[in-house]
Amino acid sequence: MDDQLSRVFSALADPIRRDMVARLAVGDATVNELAEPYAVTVQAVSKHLKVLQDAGLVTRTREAQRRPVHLEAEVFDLMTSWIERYRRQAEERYQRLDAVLAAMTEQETPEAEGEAS
Amino acid sequence: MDDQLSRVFSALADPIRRDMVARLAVGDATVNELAEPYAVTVQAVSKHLKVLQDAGLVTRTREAQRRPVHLEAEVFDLMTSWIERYRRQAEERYQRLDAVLAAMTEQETPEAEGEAS
DNA sequence: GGCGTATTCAACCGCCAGGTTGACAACACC
DNA sequence: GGTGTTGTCAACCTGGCGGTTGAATACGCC
Repeated sequence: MDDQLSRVFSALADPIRRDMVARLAVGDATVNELAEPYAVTVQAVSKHLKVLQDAGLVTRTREAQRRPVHLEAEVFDLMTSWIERYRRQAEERYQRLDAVLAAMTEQETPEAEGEAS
Repeated sequence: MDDQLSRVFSALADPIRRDMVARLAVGDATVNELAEPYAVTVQAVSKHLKVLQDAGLVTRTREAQRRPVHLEAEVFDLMTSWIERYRRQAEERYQRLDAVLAAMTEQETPEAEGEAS
């Protein structure tokens, strides 16, 4: 668990943290505000925020003794680019496979089982 | 960790599993083929595949004694839709905030600190 | 300075995830 | 039928995660 992508995915694997992100998308909030709806202690929420912060999903700005949490949207691009790459790749492969299958049924070549490259 | 979204994020949090997905995007593979590049036992890879399968990311098709693993691209949409929702929401908020700030500097109204709705 | 509030740090606990080894099932091949 | 290959199941170990409680820090307020 060292690269950022792992940290981001791991951070969003927890429902509470995902819910926090959802609420932070509406507006910044403090730790106590974020902790209020959940049946956990403030310390636990503070730990969750540390995880989100290490993943680069949120930033904190010291403002008197309050430390409002702010959502950083750029990190999402890291995930979407990873996801899109392999999804597109897989979809292209399906199209290629469909083409191969179509060619097979067309000219009836039963020995063509493994496609090259 | 009961909903599918959590399972998908959790599954992709592991670098080995992410790498497996990347390789399966190129083409289907068997357990032994997938295990070969890593310094782990085949049993561990089998467990990884179970995680990916429970997340709905891959499917298995029995074919003689081989059980090729097949990548399912649709589940990616589950993530991207979640991500896009909150990213868009956050970005819209920034634009609103920018507008508010611009209005504030324009007419110098220092008491306008919390925006409504 | 003293008090209250907001937040984090430290130590601890239970549990699950990821790894191992060993045994077993299923199937092709000779 | 015996053997080799492919894959899973079961039991076990270890580390880290999410939770707790208790104390400490930092700051505004009076």
